[in-house]
Amino acid sequence: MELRQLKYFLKAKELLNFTEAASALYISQSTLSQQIKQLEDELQVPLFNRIGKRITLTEAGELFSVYAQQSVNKASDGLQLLKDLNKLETGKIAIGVTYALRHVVTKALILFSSEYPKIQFEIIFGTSQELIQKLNHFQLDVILTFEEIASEAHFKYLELFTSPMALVTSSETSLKNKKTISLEEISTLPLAMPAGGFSTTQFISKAFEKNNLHPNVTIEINDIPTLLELIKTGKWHTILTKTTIEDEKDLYAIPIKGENMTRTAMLISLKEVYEKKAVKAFLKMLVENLK
Amino acid sequence: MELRQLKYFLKAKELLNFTEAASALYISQSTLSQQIKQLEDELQVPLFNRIGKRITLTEAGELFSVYAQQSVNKASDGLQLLKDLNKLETGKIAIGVTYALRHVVTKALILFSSEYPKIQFEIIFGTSQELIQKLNHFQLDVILTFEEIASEAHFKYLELFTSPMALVTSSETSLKNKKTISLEEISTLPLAMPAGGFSTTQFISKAFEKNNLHPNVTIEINDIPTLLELIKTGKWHTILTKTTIEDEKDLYAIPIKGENMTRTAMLISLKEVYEKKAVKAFLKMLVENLK
DNA sequence: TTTCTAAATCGGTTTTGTCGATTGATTATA
DNA sequence: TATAATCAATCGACAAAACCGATTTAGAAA
Repeated sequence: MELRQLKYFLKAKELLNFTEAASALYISQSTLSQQIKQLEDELQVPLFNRIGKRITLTEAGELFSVYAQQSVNKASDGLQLLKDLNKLETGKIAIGVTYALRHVVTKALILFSSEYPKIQFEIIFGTSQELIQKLNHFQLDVILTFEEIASEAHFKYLELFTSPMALVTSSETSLKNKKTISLEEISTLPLAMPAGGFSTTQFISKAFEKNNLHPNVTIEINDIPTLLELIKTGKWHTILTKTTIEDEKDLYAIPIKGENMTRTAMLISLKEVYEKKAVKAFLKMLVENLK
Repeated sequence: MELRQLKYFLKAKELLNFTEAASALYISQSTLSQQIKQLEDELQVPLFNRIGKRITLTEAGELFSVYAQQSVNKASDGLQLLKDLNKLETGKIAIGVTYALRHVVTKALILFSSEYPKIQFEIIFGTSQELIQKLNHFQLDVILTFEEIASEAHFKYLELFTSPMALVTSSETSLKNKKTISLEEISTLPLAMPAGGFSTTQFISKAFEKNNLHPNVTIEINDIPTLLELIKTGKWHTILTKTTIEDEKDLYAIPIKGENMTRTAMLISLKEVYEKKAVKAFLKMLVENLK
């Protein structure tokens, strides 16, 4: 049993397809087949069921995969530890962000990179669900998003700040004199909204439902920059957290009246995984930069 | 980085001597040197300091060894899990026992083996310290001993029963009419005692000290069966937990007066290590057999 | 100094991981 | 129903690497 074989096995488990797994591992399908077989021989139990040309995990494979993953993780944690030891001269930080919190990351990123220019970054934008899935697959070190309803036991949470939900309009708006606005008033306006996958959209549509209101949504779109372009024309309005347009000069945000009309930004990471020194330093800088 | 290399590294760390480590691993010293070097190259940091012809761990090696050990453990836990899955048809149980609790293990062993004849056993007798060291090196699954003063965080403890400290004499003794006996009376008798390494001896000599008594110890010996042979001659007495001579017909135990003159037998095992199904079954049978 | 010991290094052998091509068997398609 | 496409297993050949014994290097002991 070698780490190489465990990695092969885990990739095959993930994709449930030897050909694709082999390709993802940059080895031939023949090699993967042989190595899996060799592992099974050593363990004296099949890890995959071969049903025709399809494969599924056996019970043994399912149980074993937990330990295989942990073994692989511990080894890579050890490797990471040594890299960190090297005074942040190396290392990679993978962060997932919901678009609304874009400016929080970019500000910290610029600051951090000037102090530690050798640290690599991978910034992934996506919906909360997408990011959480990636976090669970060890593809991200940390994600920055709004609070989730279901808090999971294997996650660490750190609250950052709260931001009010707001009606977002063009700067040349007739609503400019308003300090706040009600959901009722909003339901009379033409709206362009982020698509259903975005947690903010889910959040706000529940609020409308509760108050028996039917908003006038004429556009749904899954790209926020494009959405903002549309809003700037003045023909539509949208609803976002205020923090989303922090750096947008041509847009104007009017907080929405009512309780629970705020969202909490938080950092989410995995418990019981070695936290990279570079990530720790970056998050520290990020948090301090908020003040 | 492969598990093979991690195992090599850990053995070298343990012995701090490449030649001996290689021999323990049944490989040549040349191979070990090369594999360690290769690992160091990959990690881009030396794991050992080469001070002359002596080696010591570097800080990096010290830190890395924790993860290396965990990685190796997780893999072998996974392997063990699969063996267990095989309905206790295979597997090995390694138990450490202090001699005093010999009969507890032997009784359970006989019972268990008739139900699961294919399970292998390794029974190691030793002092508490020796056994605990072996437990920490993953050479034992569980140990059966009396309570330790310092309870460690990475151990699981399960209390079994208490047994009084007792003066042990030959069955043909003039003391036979006594129901209990005081430390003072004992200090007048000729004693043969287990050697200083045994926790019972440490326990009882502290009790004598507290009461300003000086026992008349004429023999110290580090083998309990031999000690018992001597006691049977009637020329000496000794002090042991009553349970030690449970199966000895030629010996007689008189409980010692005073508070805290009992000891608690317990099972100790490692937390956060996969518990073998066979071990679990054996311990269950052992505990139920006490009732 | 000489002797001894332990790690590093060198060259050669064996093992094993890998590949491409092929086979056999199942699923999808015309 | 026949045909094409797909996927895992297998085979033989090759290259990589793990391994060994012998030798070198150098610190420690006598």
